[in-house]
Amino acid sequence: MGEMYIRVAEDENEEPMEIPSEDDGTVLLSSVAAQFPGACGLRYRSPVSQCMRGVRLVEGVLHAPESNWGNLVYVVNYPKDNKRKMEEMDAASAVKIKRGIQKTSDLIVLGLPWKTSEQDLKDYFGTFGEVIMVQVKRDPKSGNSKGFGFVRFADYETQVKVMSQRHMIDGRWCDCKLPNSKPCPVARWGLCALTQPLSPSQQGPDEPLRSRKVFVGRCTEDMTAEDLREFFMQYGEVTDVFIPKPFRAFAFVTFADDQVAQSLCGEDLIIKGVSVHISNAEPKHGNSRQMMERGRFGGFGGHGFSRGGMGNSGMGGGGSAGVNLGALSLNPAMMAAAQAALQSSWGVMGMLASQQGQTGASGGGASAGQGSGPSREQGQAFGSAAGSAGLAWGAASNAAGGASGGFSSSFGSSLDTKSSGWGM
DNA sequence: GTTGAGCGTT
Repeated sequence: MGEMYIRVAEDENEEPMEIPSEDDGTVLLSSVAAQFPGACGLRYRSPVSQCMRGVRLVEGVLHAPESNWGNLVYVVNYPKDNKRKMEEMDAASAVKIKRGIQKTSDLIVLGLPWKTSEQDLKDYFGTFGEVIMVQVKRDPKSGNSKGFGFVRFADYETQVKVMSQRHMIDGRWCDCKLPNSKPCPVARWGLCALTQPLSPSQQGPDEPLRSRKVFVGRCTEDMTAEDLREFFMQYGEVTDVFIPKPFRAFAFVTFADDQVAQSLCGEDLIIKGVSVHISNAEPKHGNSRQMMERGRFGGFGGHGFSRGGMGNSGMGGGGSAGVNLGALSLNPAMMAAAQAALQSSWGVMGMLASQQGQTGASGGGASAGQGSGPSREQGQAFGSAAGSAGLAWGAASNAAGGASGGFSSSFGSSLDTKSSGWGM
């Protein structure tokens, strides 16, 4: 039985495509997948039973029913009942959805005793839930602890719980908070919804927003290019890994697909046990306009804003990215986000709760509300923050550039109120 | 070798 073609379609009444068979009359699944990415099998309607029947698949080889493909039209199977093409659920949306629901962040642990080790941290926080990363920040020269560190949990519920109380670690009270480098949940929430419609189109000639290259911050010296390549492969094809020499604690990873790169921006990923931060790779020789924007808003990973300023990874990466989007077309939806926040009696915590609600019935909402002291204050502070954010966003839609400053300052200050009432 | 509010070796 020589080479022939079988007719394959995405749907019974769509126009079929001819897929070549092998010499032995079988058809390789890979041949099907070459035309229908994501395909995992074939089915067909049996002329006798009128039912759909699966095509036998053994180790990537599709076998003809009754050893004869006949003139039937075979229909592509996709994983999980996905009748749609897999690519419609592109990597970018997948990560963004993931961001919306689970998404734990690194927490900064303040007030650690000098003697506390990473093992101590792991032991202590392990009593709350699964710990996936701990760090104690030390002076590289002396090796002495700087008295703070970071921790990351597997589950968001654990994170909420840990943030809601103080911690007695090795004889000192410690606080766990969202680091300043983290976006405030409001902006994150809004922008999450906002960036989505924009992402597929808007491909300017050399638009920095759509770079295929990401900046990987907080790398450690033991991360090799191979390590990075292997790690990032899970998100998409990696076309380049660049690690500056001598060691500078960052790297660049380039993907074949810009959407993959963009989808990772703002993420904190754990590689070899350390939390690295992904952001937009700035162009090597920034032009003057970008320099201006960076000057005004500060490096977004920087500490110019107390909390949740424009240093917002939810904006898809670098400060300039946020500014551009904000000035152009994000504002109406920003308003919507702010209004949504205002309508909820729980303010932002309400929004958080509803996000969490998708993962489990008793998700973040319940645990966030129950905490006695700090979490209540947090809820209130967030509520007021949403208020000022709404105003500032309104202003931002009228005046493009400068208003963003107003946004972050009013926003930041209302949150500062929270942190000052919190610590003690 | 000290210290005690902060913010992660772009």
